[in-house]
Amino acid sequence: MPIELSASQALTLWHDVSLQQVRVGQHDLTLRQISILLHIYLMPPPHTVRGLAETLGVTKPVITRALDTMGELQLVSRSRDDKDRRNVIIKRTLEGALYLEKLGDLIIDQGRKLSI
Amino acid sequence: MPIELSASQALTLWHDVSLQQVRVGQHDLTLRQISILLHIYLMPPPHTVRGLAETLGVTKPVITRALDTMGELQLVSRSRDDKDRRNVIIKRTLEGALYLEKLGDLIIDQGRKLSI
DNA sequence: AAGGATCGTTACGGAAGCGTTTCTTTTTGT
DNA sequence: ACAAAAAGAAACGCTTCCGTAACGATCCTT
Repeated sequence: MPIELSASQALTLWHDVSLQQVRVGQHDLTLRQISILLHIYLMPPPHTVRGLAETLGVTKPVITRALDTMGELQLVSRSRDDKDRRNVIIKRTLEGALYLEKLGDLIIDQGRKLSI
Repeated sequence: MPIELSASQALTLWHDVSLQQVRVGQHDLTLRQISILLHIYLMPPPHTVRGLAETLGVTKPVITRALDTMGELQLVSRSRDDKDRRNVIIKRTLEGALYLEKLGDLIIDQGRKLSI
């Protein structure tokens, strides 16, 4: 069943969640980094640098750098593809799953508070 | 009436909207800038630098810089408060309203596509 | 086996963001 | 009237991101 949002509700939801994200500011990811992270966790694997670059419409170094950053934060991990050792397979981590779980809860909570 | 979202729906919504934002990438605002913009347009005025800094939990120069950037993009405008000329009042613009209207439509569209 | 294509990374110069500190203008309190 | 306080901006050094271009490593084709 689809979610029916009014314009006001849509923007209020975005506002409230963004504000909370800024206020707690635990990791301070950019919009691109969040997109990458969500894509890795929501879309079926395997995920490669090239594939992510195409999906997001950005250059490959952008993906490499984002993975560097999020790798240090333990939100994702990388390993060579044994089938084709040119490829790098991006994998999920426990830390990343927990981070997104918290984000999901935040969105749900803010959505619950919405009234017309 | 509150919006009831499942965890999967919540993250999918965030994913889809973030992805579209990155892909079109017309303005490339940071999460903080988006928060400020939404706050200005959704919360009752007046809005000051100090007030925004407190709301977001950041320092005042962060707000000043964000307003510089978004001012150049015509998304907001600033003017001195005549009542207390130390204050700067942040105002909405047509361009900013259009930008957020598009964002609202995007969220609504993606929400509509969501299924359990 | 060799040349070319593909994949991810690194290097580079530049742009933009950050927090702290300093400064100017304006208001407030005595 | 004058010192202290407050608001916002500017200056500073630092970090991080950006896109382009160049680079090794690996695969594919012949």
